[in-house]
Amino acid sequence: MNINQVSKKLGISKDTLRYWERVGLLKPIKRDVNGYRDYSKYDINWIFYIRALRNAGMSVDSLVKFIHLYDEHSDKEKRKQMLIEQRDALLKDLNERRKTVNYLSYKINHFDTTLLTYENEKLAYESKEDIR
Amino acid sequence: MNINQVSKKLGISKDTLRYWERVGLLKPIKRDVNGYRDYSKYDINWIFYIRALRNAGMSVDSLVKFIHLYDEHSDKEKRKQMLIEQRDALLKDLNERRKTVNYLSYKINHFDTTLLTYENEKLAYESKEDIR
DNA sequence: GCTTGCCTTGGTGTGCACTCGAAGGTTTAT
DNA sequence: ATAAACCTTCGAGTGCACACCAAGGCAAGC
Repeated sequence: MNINQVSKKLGISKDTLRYWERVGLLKPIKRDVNGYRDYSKYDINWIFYIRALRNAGMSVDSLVKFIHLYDEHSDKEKRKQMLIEQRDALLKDLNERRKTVNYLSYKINHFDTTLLTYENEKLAYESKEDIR
Repeated sequence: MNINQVSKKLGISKDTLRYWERVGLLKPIKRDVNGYRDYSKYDINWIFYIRALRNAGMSVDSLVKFIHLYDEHSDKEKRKQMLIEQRDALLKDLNERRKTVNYLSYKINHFDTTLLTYENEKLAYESKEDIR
């Protein structure tokens, strides 16, 4: 699969695909006889994975570092542990965002009442429960 | 409250506070006799609100646009509707991120099995249910 | 009255993550 | 055989969101 097809399949620009490869998010892609990139299905899977993590807000730099560390460890359990840590970090961010959504919901529900004090805004924001 | 106090109270740099005001995220802050900014508690609340939305990933530009639209409408119901739309947009993003977390969880749970095909990766990613 | 420590504006610099342009090579169609 | 439509690399440009000066003003303490 050439770069144009991958670009369309995954919705990532060709420039970005080349950029990701250059900075080390992708291992060097195999080339065909003309020197054109020829992506394997494993490459596609990997790019899919990278895209998910980029969309979730992980920086390119920290992803590169993660990949290097991940590759250094042939220890299976260690690798699994790294995935778990990565997942938990995203989960933490998720909860931060949930706070903001709850805060907005609080504002909506109290829209007709008077202006909130700073302390109440803070409480609404920090609130653990989901508000609908 | 002066800029230094607000900066410390909310954990936002003084430069950022001035920048937000300059681009229109904040209405012009009242000045004291020396020309120094003097933030009211309403300003603080507003900044708290802006910070929450910035942390949730809304761009400065789209926030500025939102504020202008919001101000244009004296119609209360319309304003409330805008807040709801804003909340729902964040909720949508939240669900995208949840997908990524689920996807990672799936990878962790299937860590010991063979490599996933692209279709299975995609399915794992799109999965609606929470996986632990 | 001079230093210290705030604040002000205006302009420039920075880091990230692309994004684009130029120059050139290969295959396909006319 | 010439144009169109791909691809390549390399280097430079872009947009966002600040971050960092420099130059200068005000107020308090010594």
